[in-house]
Amino acid sequence: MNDLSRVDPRHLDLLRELADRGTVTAVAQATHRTPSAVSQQLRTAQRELGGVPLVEPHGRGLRLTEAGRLLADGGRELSRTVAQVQARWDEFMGSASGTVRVATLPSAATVLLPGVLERLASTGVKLECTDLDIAESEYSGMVADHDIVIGHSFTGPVPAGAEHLVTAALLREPLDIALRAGHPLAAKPQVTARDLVAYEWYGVPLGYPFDGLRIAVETAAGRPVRVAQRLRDNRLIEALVAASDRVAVLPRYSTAPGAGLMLRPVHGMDAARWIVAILRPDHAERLAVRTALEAFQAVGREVVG
Amino acid sequence: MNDLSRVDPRHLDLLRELADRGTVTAVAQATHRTPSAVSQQLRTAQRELGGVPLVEPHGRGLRLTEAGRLLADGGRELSRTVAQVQARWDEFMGSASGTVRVATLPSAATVLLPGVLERLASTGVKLECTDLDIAESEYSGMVADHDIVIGHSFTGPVPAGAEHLVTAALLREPLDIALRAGHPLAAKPQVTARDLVAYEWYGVPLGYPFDGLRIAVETAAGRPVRVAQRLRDNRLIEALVAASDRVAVLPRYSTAPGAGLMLRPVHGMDAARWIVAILRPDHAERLAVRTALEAFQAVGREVVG
DNA sequence: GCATCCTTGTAGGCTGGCTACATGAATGAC
DNA sequence: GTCATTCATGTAGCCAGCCTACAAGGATGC
Repeated sequence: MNDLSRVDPRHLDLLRELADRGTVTAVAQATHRTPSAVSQQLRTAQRELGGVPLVEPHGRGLRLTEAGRLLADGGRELSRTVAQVQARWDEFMGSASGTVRVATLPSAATVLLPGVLERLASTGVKLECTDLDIAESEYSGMVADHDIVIGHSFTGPVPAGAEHLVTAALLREPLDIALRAGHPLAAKPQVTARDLVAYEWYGVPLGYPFDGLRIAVETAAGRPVRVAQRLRDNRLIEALVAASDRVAVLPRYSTAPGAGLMLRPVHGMDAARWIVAILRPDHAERLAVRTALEAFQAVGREVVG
Repeated sequence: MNDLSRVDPRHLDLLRELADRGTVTAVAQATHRTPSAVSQQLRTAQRELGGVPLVEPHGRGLRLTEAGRLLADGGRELSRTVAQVQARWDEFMGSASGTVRVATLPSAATVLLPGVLERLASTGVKLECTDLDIAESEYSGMVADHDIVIGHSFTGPVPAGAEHLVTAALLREPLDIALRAGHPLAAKPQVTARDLVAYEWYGVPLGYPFDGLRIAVETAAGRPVRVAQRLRDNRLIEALVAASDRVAVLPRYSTAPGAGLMLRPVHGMDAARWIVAILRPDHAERLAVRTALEAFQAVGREVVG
């Protein structure tokens, strides 16, 4: 019985992939095969493991059984081990070379990427960057196809939904109030909630995390503010703020200084977002990835310091 | 460059096997293939890793280069990880079942095997035992084809030549002096070096570890003893000792009590051998193997206690 | 009820990895 | 020095495993 259920690295890897991506079709795409091929692999894996069901139908797709999850977890450890060996090999070959795939929030990239690219220019590490607006819940999806995902978290340095993932805080970025140069409030080094409710705001769509500071201001001042527009793009908001007396919430470091704009902290409020890097444990082992991550962290420290 | 040298679990496993067994032919035998097939695998591994030589000719055979050793070490970790997953799977399937291959020193088996077999009778674990006279230097060779190798060590609980191996001390077995019942020295609870040099000895061939006690006795007494015969088999020595006034060194627990024979410790000397189990790390992960090892350890404690 | 999205099954093709056999190099006995 | 032995390796050819292409069937949501 024991001899009939021999665990095979290939099958562990398949189940890990399935656990990460959720559907046979997604796995097939990621591994450059047809769904049929993946389905057949799954069937042989099940057969070789003594016929215990590893997946079960669920809706249109399928999900892992407990047995399947067990093996998928094993697959995670396995790929981590292989990646460690790969890292040592790369090191031995004297090369932190290779391409690191980065997916990043545009605003975080504004702050960090220039410095990171400069630091990596002298190494063999190449970055392949994609900028995406990533919701906090989508991080675990992105890490399947990118080595480093740069996102933000408003609850703390560890974002939600990162159970199996490696996370690294890069930067704690305070949220400030943006004012045009020459704005009546610009004379004060800090603004208060009471100051702010006197002006109209440019906000973000309801439910967007930046909105938390607006709500905090309303709570502190005891009355709501008037939101003129609800917009997403920070550069657009900057332009609008610079052209009126309206105010907006903007992150401190990602907002271009000058250009007729000033930032002021809100007195007594310590609102901030954490810029974090999220990685799959196996990807995190690669030497090139570690090098890139260290560059991001170093630049993050520079920005704060 | 990095993309051209991707580490593959299959190749790591091959190199680990080669590191363990030393020759392509031995690997081929162990994996039920022809040497040609193994040689080809080796070549493709080398090609896929960027053409760096992993092996180099050495005498009639070949040996690993530094690069090869690096990857072989990685292969060890890999097989350990896979074995851990396999163990969890077995556990999940509710079975500590399977066959455990044991190679053991006959004298150690005499003491331990009866109890171990009894303990394992109620489980699904089967033992497949081989008895071999194993020199301390051959342990690492034996573990390739056996899950548990029982050997002895005279230097301490960890035998020499077990760098990559898991070891477990089962039993510290004192070395005593065997006398026939009714022997002049049998009246004393302990014998001294001075007592012993008065009698002829049955010894072991020069260089055999038991000879250490004889040498210690000679040193303590200040003069050599006369060795009548140099023999290997303990049962034979027992029979000869029982039939004369000659004495011999025999291990305390593995020597059958009664039958006209008595054992006496040598005063002031604490000679002993360690009965140890030696395992390959990956084999040590298997649930059935762990169960069997625990049985050996428990019986060892019983014998001493 | 229809369009969509998913998985699964079948038939057939391709290729990677194997065997069989031959060759060549290093070693050690005589 | 010669010869037998013991390794590794190269070549040709075979076969199983894995993949694709295509079709079909179940679940979901408008």
